[in-house]
Amino acid sequence: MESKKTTIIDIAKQLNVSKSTVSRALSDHHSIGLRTKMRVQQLAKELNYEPDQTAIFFKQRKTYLIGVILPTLSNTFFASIVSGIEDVGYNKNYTLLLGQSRDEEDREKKIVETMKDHRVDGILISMAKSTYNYEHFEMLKKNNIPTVFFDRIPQMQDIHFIASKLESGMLEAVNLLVKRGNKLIALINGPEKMPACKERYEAYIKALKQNKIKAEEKYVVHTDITVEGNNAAMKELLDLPKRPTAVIAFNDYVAMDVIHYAKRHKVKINKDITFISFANEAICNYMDHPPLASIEQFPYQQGAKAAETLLELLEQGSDENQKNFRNILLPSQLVVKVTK
Amino acid sequence: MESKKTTIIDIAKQLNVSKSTVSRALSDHHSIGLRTKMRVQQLAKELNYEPDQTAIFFKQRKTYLIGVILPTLSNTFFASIVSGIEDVGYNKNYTLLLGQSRDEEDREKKIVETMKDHRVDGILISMAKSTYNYEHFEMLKKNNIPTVFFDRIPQMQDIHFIASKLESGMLEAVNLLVKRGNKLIALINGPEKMPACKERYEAYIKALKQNKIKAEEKYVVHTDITVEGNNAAMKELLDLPKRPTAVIAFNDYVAMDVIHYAKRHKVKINKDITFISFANEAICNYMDHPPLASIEQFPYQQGAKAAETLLELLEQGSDENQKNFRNILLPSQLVVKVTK
DNA sequence: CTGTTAGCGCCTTCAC
DNA sequence: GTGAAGGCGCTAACAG
Repeated sequence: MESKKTTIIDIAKQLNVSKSTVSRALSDHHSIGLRTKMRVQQLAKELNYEPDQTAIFFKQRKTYLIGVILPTLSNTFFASIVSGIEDVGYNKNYTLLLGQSRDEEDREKKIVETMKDHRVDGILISMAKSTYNYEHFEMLKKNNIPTVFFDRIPQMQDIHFIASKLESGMLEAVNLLVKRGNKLIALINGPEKMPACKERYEAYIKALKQNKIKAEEKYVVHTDITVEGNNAAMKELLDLPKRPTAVIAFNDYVAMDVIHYAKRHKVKINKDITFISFANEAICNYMDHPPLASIEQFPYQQGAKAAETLLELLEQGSDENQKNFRNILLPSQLVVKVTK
Repeated sequence: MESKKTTIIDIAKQLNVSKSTVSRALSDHHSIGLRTKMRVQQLAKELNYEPDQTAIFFKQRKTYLIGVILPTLSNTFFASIVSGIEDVGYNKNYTLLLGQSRDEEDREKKIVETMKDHRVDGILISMAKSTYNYEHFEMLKKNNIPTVFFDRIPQMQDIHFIASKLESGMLEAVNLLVKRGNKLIALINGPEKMPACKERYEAYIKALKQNKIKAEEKYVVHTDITVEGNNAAMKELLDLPKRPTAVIAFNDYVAMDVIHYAKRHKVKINKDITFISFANEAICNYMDHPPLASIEQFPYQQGAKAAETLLELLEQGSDENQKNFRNILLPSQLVVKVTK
């Protein structure tokens, strides 16, 4: 049983050459004699030599680590994003350092700290829904750590981000609903402070306007994206003197909860009330009463794009990171799930 | 804009002390004068000093990185496991290096390689379903990298592992089915080479025997856990001259597919055929026709236990890793989902 | 109490 | 073509 790992020094000694020679031979440096090169490489194999990456990382000031911070993996939307990121990184030898904020600001901050300590080459973040203070993001900027935000973007100036453009999907959704005869279209939105919430709201208003429907505030309700919150939001709508005939939900999880709730309250899904939501999660396909349609946000592509963007930042000089801020919006697309 | 990060040397120079003094002062070493300690710590703060962990890791031969390798995050079972691992690691300052094998042996191997290169302190693995060759696991042993397997365990001697003991859950399941009058109980099992598959099979046979039901081979079918495979398996059962009155599925995803399939073929769920499966995934709760019951495998706890076990290995001497192999089986438990 | 010295494993000028 | 020496940032054994 080998007690220690072999290093270039071991090889150098056994071959009576200098460690520099070994180093060069191992990396196929041109100015090394074929003979010595062979001898070194051969012995290296015999001794089961393996370069100590931590030493190399240390010296090159590069870790090949990408920090990924997101609220939770239990949401398959984020799981897909991770896959997109991983696949892009995989080909360029980057590995993912993962941290779930659990939607808690403190945790998010600690994770950011940890990632900085680990000297990750860059960071990809989707913000916790409870994060209002951005000092940890500012810190990343100050430390010149390339950072790309995705999906849940902070309202800051001068940042790189990728998100999906919900407006087009929302418009398609409303158009479809109107075409099917709906006039009272409600929106169950997320926490008011989330930018994604604001975006949905504005897209919703705009889409209504394009369809010449006047928006009424009481048809816009909010949930904190917990089961209770979702139920409460649906209750609010059902309690309205005039119930909406269609509901657009913040995402599929919310939709599943509110559909569940509505069914328990004798609502005929997609007949009495038609549902449409965001994310187009696969699990909806297993439901007997899925929403009529869902707005696909292409999480895998979003993750991939975020990773690509970060890698570009890494390739260019470190000073460039603070210029030419990438603000990328990927299109979203309505997917009709119930065809009959 | 600070061009370079400050190091202990910068501090040492400015204070006219040696870098060792700075190093000690920073880590609150007892043998440092209060005065100098204060001065150092103060200046460190002013200069925005932050220790370079990569240097420390490099020197201490410790990275505080735990490699986590699993088939896919899109299965929420694994996502929960990750959370369990993360939470345990979080308190002891370990961070997760994540890799998804996508159930591909080659990928799994490359990921193992990468993690070794990154000098992770230890590794947690759930095997890809296609992995038959264990040389990468042997390599980990040879390199003395503490490794704990979870859920999908290779059939190797002398390894540490955590899994859930399916036998008890399976027995509960069969008991329940028998109590409800079922005699023809089928099993839709996973890929035959998976140990977890063998375990289910044996538990199934045993449970039938305890209920004095004789097992018939044709009521045991297999799926490769793809949608097509699941459907094919269900078709096999439905095509039987005498259809089973109950089906135990490999896991909830399989159950959802086969229930979906059965419904399309006019089977009344949990009436004509009663379904029970494994994992107790939350999404089942959104189905109109979930399986009658599901066997909870406590993934979060499994992840946590795996992480705890690994951390114990890390704390003890590195030689000890190859002794006292931990083989831990956590209990499973039947959860009845349809109460009426 | 504090300074000196010697690495950790590797890469990289600069000489020969 | 090869060797010697220095250094990345930090810790720790050994002196004083």
